[in-house]
Amino acid sequence: MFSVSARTQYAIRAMTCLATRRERAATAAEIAQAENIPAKYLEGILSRLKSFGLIDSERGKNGGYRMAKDPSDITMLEIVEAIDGRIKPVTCVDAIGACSQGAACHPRNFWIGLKSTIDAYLAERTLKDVVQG
Amino acid sequence: MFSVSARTQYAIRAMTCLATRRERAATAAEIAQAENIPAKYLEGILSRLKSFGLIDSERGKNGGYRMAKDPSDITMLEIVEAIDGRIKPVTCVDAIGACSQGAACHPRNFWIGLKSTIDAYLAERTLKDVVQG
DNA sequence: ATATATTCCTAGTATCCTGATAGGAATTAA
DNA sequence: TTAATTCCTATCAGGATACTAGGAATATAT
Repeated sequence: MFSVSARTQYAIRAMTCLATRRERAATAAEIAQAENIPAKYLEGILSRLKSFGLIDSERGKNGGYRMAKDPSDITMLEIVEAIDGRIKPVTCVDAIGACSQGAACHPRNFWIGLKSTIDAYLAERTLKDVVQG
Repeated sequence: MFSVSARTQYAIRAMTCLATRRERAATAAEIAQAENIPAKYLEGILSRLKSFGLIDSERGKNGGYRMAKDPSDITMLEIVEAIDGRIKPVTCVDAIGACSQGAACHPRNFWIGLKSTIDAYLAERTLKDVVQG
């Protein structure tokens, strides 16, 4: 229950890997080897992280990826949302009536509360916290 | 991300349905119709809830299901765990080294903290709270 | 007794999602 | 020009999920 996708776990590992290198760039292949991630699969994940402004990249020879911000300025919520989208236990968290039960959905506030709780936890920790264990 | 299975949502709806009837028994078919759940599918869910001691059942004519406890004595964690098992963001929450990273898994404490946060939220709310919205 | 209503049990199945691979195009540095 | 890299698109296998089917066991009512 509530298991985290491999994609997101890969993303976090990749970010921790980059965080320990600071300014030096790392190639996808290097990260893949260091963190035990399928290389080609990782490319797609890094591209996603880049489109959310969490990392930068340079193409061509001597290219690679590097952090776009300080690890203490990247929350875990940002990483998670970049990869798997917003936390959404049920479809009706965003709009009332957006589930089969319409406006008579009793558990809605319960789920909204859960979402807020999870969001808060993730937003309170930064990549720096996770790197340090 | 972190979406709740239809099974668990059905289970919660079924429980709220039974909670409003108190002692009167309801058949699976009645619950299914009232809560907009596929009848045959619901049977399996109710059987699961029963095996966890959350509801009682009687077979045969005039049989059906009823609450086994007061709704204020049933936490949402119990319902969720009955249907989809324990909250487990990653495999290594239970045992160190139980993931591909072995003992060098930096995010482990982060995930353990998340699990505790979710568990606490779910354990603090009862079925009664959810019925009341 | 018999018919009827119910839970309970076991299989099967279509569809979607996830994790992954393949092949190359675009770009950059040496 | 070559080599190394990111970037883009397509494809695919396996498993999970949400369901369906069919009936066996059980209890009540008539």
